[in-house]
Amino acid sequence: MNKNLSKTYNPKDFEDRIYEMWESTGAFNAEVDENKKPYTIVMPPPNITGQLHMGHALDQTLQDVLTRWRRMQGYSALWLPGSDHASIATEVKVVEKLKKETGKDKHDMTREEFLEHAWEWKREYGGRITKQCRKLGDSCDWRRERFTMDEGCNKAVTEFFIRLYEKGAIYRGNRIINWCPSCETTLSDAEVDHEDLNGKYWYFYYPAADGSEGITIATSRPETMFGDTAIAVSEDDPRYQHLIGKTVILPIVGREIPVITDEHADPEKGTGAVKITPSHDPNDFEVGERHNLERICCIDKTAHMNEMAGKYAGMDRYECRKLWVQELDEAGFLVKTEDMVIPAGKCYRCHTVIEPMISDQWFVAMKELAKPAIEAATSGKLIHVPARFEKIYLNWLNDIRDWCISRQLWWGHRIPAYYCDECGETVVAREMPTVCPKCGCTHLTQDEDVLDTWFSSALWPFSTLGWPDKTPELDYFYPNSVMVTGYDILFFWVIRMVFSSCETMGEVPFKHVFLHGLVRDEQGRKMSKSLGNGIDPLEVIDEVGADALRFMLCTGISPGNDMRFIRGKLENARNFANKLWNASRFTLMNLLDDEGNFLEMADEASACLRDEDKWIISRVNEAAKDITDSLEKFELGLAGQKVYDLIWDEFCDWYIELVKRRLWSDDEEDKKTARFVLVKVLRDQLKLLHPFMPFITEEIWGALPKVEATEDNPNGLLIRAEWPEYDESLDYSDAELRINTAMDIIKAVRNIRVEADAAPSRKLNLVIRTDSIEDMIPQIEDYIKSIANVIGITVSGFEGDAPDDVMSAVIDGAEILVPLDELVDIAAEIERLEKEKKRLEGEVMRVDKKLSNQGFVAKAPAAVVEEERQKGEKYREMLETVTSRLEAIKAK
RNA sequence: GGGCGUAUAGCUCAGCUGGGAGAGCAUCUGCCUUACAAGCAGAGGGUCAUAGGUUCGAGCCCUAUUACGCCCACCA
Repeated sequence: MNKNLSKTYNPKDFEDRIYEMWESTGAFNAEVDENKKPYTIVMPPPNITGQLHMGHALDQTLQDVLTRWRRMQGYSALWLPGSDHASIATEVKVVEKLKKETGKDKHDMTREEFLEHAWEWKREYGGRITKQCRKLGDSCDWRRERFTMDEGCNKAVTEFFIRLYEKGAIYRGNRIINWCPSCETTLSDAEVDHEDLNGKYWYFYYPAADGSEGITIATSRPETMFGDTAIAVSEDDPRYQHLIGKTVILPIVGREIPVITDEHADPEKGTGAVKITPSHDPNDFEVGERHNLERICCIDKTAHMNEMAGKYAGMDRYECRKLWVQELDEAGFLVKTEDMVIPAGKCYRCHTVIEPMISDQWFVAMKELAKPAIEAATSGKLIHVPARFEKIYLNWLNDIRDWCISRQLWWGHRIPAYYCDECGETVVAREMPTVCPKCGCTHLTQDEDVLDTWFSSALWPFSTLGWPDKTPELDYFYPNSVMVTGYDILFFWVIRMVFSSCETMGEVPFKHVFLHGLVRDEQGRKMSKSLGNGIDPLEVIDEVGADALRFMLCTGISPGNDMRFIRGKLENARNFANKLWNASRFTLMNLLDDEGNFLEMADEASACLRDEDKWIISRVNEAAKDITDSLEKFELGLAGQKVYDLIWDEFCDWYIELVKRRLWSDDEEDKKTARFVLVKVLRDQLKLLHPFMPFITEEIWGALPKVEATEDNPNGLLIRAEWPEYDESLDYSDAELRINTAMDIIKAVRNIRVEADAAPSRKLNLVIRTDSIEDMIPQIEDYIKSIANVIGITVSGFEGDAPDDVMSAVIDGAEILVPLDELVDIAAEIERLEKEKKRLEGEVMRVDKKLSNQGFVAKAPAAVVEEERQKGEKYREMLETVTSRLEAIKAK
C-alpha cells in the first residue's frame, strides 16, 4: 500500500490494481457458511452479442452497491455473474458476420457447420462483457460464472421441459403464431412490438352466389383475400339477414365462401361484415375454429404470396396488395377507400411486420402456471419495488395466453422431442431414444427447432445454483434475495422466472424485484444503435474513472424511473471523488511524520473529545442510520446523496476547517485526539461510500493505518470491513447545539465581510453580544479566528452601548457586531437591516397566526406545537435585537 | 380501448410514511486562504402544471382537467 496519495486524483493509477487485488485475494468469493446469513443476487445475464452499454452499467452498479453493502454487513453475499446465449440475437449476428466474411448464407451450410461458427462467436465475444464488468468494479464471484448454454443450464432446460411436458403443461399444437418473415422464425406475443402505421380500409363487394344482393366488406389487408374462407356477420344485423347461410363469391378468384354468424363480427365496425382468413389473422383463426372453417394459407414464410394467389404467386405481400387492389378496382369490386391508422405487429429484433400464420409449434399452457405467480404477488411473497409494477405484473398474468416456445433457429437449446419416422410417434426424453417405444423401429429424428431464449433465462435464479441437482449452493443461496433488472423486461423475464420457480422450487425465486428505468441521452432519447447516441461506459471510465460513473448512475435517481445521462452530473461525481481524495490527503499529511511513519494518536479511551469532534462523530452516526435505512428500502439515490452531503458539506467544509487550528497547535495531547477523530470518521465515511465508489475508498483505506486482520478479512481490506452500525446511545446533543451556534456566527461573519466588501485579508475585530452562550465563547473564538481572519472578539451582554460604525447580524441567541469604520455604508446597512426586520416580522406573524389557530393547537401533535412556540420566541427575540440595532444606527 | 408515469429554480433532477421547499449545473460577486481552482466564501432565482376537495396544516392524500412520455390491447 502506498501511504502517500498522489497530488491529484487519478483513478487510472489504481482502479485496475485494486480490482486485481480484490479478485486475487478472493474478496468477492461467497461461500456456503452456516454462521452467516446468505445474500444472493444473480446477475441478469448480458447477451453474448453485446458490448457493455449504459443500461448494463446502471443495472450492475445497483447490484454491486447492494452486494457490497450486504457483504460489509456480514452476509455471505453472492453476486453470481453469467451471460445469455441470446438465441435469435446471436444467430442474426453470426449470420451477418458469415455473410460479410465468406459471402455465405445460413442455408449454404449445415446446422453443424453453423453451430461451429456460433460457438466460435461465443468463444470470441462471450467473455467481452465480463471483462468490461470488471472495469466497472463488479464484485461478482467469478468462480461461479455461468452461461445459459453450459452443461448445467442445458440439463436444467431439458429437465424443466420434460417435467412440464409430463404434466401436460407443454404441448405441441397447430395454431396461429407470430411469424417474422425476415428472421424466419416464430415469436412469442411478448416479442411482438405494436406500432401504428398509416394504412387504408379498402371496401370490396363480394357478389352473392345466387345472384341476389351481395355483401361489402372492409379490409386493411386485401392480399389475404386469397385465404378467405367465410364472411362473418352479426347474428342480429338487419342488413345481412338475407345472406346468412348462403354463399358469396370471392371476387375474381371465383371461390364460393359461406356467410356465417359469429360474435367476432361487430356491426359498428366497417360494414358490419368481416372477411374471415383463418390462416393469417388471430381472430379469424378463432372464428375458423368455432365454425370448422377451412384454413387456406396464401402467404409463405418469407412473406411472399404462394400458389393460392394465382398469378401473384412469388410476389411480395405488399407488392401484391397494390396490384391486387388495382385489379379489383378495374373489375369494379372496389367500393371505396378510407385512410386509416392500422396497428401493426413488428418483430422486436428486426422490426419487420410480422405475419400471423398457422403452424405446428410447441407451447406452454400458461393458465395454470400463472396462478401461483399471481398468488405470490397478491400475498406479498413477491414484492415489487417500486410497488406500482405489481399492477402491471398482475394485469399481464391475468390476461396471459399460451407461450409459443419453439423457434426455427439453430442457435439455442434444441427441443428434446423426437419423432418416429415410421409411425410418427412423438417422444420427449432427456436423451435421444434408441428405439421408438411404439413401433420399435430405430428411425427417430430430433425436432429441428430450438427453444425461446427466455425459456432458459426463466430458470436462471436456480439453474445457476445447480438445479436440478440438490447442491449445497442451491440449498443455501436460494431463493435469491433480490432481482435487479430493467422494467422493460418485466414480461419477458421476471414473470417467467417467477412461475418457473413456483413450478420447480415451490417458492418465489426472489423476495424483491427491484426494477430500474432506462438510461437516456442528454436530450431524453433512448440510447440506440440506429440513433448512434449511445455512450460507451468504457470511454467514460477511461475519462473520469469507474467510481464517478457509478456514482453518477445511482444518485439523483428514483426507483423505476428513467434517467438522463448528464455530462455535468458525471463531472460533479468526479469532482466529489477528487474532494474526498484531497480530504484524505489532508488527513494523511497530519498523520505522518517526515519519514512517512504514522504519528501517535489517541484511542477511544484516551481521546479527549472536543465539541467539533463530538459533532462530526454524531453526524457520521446519524448518516450511517439514514444511509442504511435508505438502502434497506432500495432508495440508493437517497443513500448516495446522504454520503455526498456528509463527506463534502459536513466533513470537508466544516470539520476539517474546524480541526485545522488544533492540528497546527503545540498541544500534543489535543493533536493526538484530533488525529484519532480524523481517522475514525474518515474510515467510517469510506465504509459508507464504499458500495458506491469502491475503488477510491479502498485505495484511501489502504493508505490509512492498517486495521487488524480477522478470519473473514485476512487482508484488512475495506471491501470486507464492517458496515458502520448506528449507535443509539450516542448523545452529543449539547456539543451539537454549540457547534450549530458557532456555525451560525461564522456564517454571519462571512456574510458581513462580503456585504461590506472587506478583503479576506483584512483583520476584523468582532463583538458578540450575548447573554446565553458565554461559556462557549473561547471555542467560537478559535473557530472564527481560523476561518474569518478575526483578530479579536469582545463579548458583552445585550445591555449597554454597542460600538459605532458596525455591521451587524442577528442569530438565535446572539448579535454579532463587526466594526468596520470607514467601510460601513450607513444607508446600505439600514437597508440591509430593514430587509432582515421585514423577514423576521413575517416569520413572527406566520407563527403567531398558526399558534392562534385553535385547531392547530388542539389537533397537531404536542411536539409540533411546542416546536412552533420555540420558533416564535426565537424570531421575536431576534426581531427585537434587529429593531434596536436599527434604531441605534438611525439615531446616529 | 385499457393501464401507468412525468409536470418542483434558467437546465437536469432529488424530496422516505402530510408540519412553510433542496442538490448539481448555469448566472452574479469576491478569493491562487499552507487538502482540493476538479476548489473556497457569498448572492440572486420557485403562487411545487391547472381547478376543486380532505385536513388544524398539502409539493406529498382524494377527484377532475391539460400537456408530454411509456406500456398493454383481437389490427375487418
